[in-house]
Amino acid sequence: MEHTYGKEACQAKLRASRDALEVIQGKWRIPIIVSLTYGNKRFGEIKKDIEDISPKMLSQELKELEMNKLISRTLYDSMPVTVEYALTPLGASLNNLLQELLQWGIHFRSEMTGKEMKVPELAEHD
Amino acid sequence: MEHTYGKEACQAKLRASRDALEVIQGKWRIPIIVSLTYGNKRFGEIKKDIEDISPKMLSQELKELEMNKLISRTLYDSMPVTVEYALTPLGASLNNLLQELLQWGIHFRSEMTGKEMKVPELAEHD
DNA sequence: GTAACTAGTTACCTGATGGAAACTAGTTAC
DNA sequence: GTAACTAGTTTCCATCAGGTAACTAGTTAC
Repeated sequence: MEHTYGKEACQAKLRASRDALEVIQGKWRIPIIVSLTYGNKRFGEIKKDIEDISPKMLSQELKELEMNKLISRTLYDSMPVTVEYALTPLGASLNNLLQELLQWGIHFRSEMTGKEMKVPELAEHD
Repeated sequence: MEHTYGKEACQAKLRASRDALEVIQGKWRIPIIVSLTYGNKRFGEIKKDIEDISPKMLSQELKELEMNKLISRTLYDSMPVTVEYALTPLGASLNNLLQELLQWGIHFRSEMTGKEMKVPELAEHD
């Protein structure tokens, strides 16, 4: 069958997916955003949420997210100096995408744990 | 305010997001899946869609996607040997996520290009 | 024999990703 | 002075994602 009629549409989608991926790609960005959907947080609080992130990576990724205007950084001149990170409207606009991602993550895990137990004799290759 | 009540929920979401990301992370997996939403395709056809992918990466990522049961591979013993790749139901279940990803990619791009121009009241959005 | 089609594989290389640990800096407490 | 709290930064290092180019293999055509 020809799917040539969908060629430009396909190319447009490929471009859009790349635009989005460029911003949210990486091991830590989505986790950081998920953490911030639970309220504004300080550096140390995000670090507590995402237990295995190093301060270097957290700092680096927060900067990237701030540059892309997904989060905001507010410095409070309180006694030991605190910094609050928050989602911007643009960051918050990831909400639907995040919901789908999380739902699919759960779906995928249940599919895998349910199906991995099944008959392995059909395996064609290893 | 306190977000301690959401602590376990946050951790659950972080786990789900990691599960999902593990599978779809990378430069090429989403593009490959997007390409396959436009119909079953052969190796060379996907390569034509995603112009700058190398045969090595395409082969490698197709294998990963097949292992994770997102796509299927069918060998046809025709004259120059053709192979058809298709989304499995699990791969197709990414549809909602993809839609949100694409929509957000477009939204993000328009936000960025719109705001960089510094004409907020004129460039409302198209 | 050579070339071209199919669908890849292999070897080699580079630059980005990410981790560990030590260090900075300002303030409070002792 | 030392320690502990905040929020990072810096350096050094290893791994890995990804790119390039050449090569395999089976068939058709010349």
